[in-house]
Amino acid sequence: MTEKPLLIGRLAKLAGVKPDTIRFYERIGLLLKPSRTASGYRVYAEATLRRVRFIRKAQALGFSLDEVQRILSLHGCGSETCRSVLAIAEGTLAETESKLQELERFRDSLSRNLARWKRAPKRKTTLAEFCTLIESASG
Amino acid sequence: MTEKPLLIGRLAKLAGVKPDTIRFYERIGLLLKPSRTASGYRVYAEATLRRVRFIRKAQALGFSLDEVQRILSLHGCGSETCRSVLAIAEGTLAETESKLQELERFRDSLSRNLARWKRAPKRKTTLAEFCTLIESASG
DNA sequence: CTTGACCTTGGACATGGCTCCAAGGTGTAG
DNA sequence: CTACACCTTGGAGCCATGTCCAAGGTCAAG
Repeated sequence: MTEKPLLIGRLAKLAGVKPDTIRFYERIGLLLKPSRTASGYRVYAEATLRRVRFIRKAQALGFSLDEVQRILSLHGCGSETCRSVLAIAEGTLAETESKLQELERFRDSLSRNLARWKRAPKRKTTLAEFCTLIESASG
Repeated sequence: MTEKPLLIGRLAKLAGVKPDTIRFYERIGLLLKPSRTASGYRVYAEATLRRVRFIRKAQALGFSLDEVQRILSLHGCGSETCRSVLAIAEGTLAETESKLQELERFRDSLSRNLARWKRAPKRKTTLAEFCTLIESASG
């Protein structure tokens, strides 16, 4: 008895997106064209679910679909490709690090200011202090 | 002798954006309507430069213009507003923390895998391992 | 007074990333 | 056999975030 096939609707639901989104990803080449049933329904492998989830996660982390595509476009793996895997991974790592640092600085000044406001909830200067936060985060 | 006025072109250049972007921000209410010269040129205060820089920084950190607007929309500061400053700031902080954590997890698994690949540059399993990275980052 | 760099406006266009729609085929439960 | 939920396609529409354009006004330098 064969498993019941993973069709687009179930895939979408499992991945937390809409079927249209899956088709859209296929159109732009982010997902490979899946096999089809005799009647033309798309049938997906488990791996596709992981892939879609990864795409969404990467997006949430601030990567564009283009960047995700670069990261994921690693088919066939000669030593040439291995080098490029490493290059892409290293580039991604560097980007990630720098995003991380900025985000940390922002969080720190935000949380410092928040603590200060809570200790001394002055009515009058809050706006000015918020501006200070803004500036400090923008430094 | 009055300072020479900060017009849109100079503001834009100083902030690293185009004049059109400044006008766009004004249209959507992200910047207040500036004063004008007799002939209708927009004249900006220094503070606007800081504000634009903040907007860009916040965007780079992954906040949408809508979110930036919520953060910045704090005019008038009665105690009511103070509470909302705190609420917004706390919300922003929470969002930032969670972004930060995801990004950290991603960076960590990326860098672990990178190190592993470098130590043992096998030809055959790289793609599979990359998939593993993907999955681990997606967990 | 001319030239050239700047400014104004309203509106069109672009890109990324979906999201929806209409018209129709498929498949299964009752 | 009928209902109903699901699938197909191509194409249109939508939101965010700009970006460009044309026609015209302003202003300082030469």
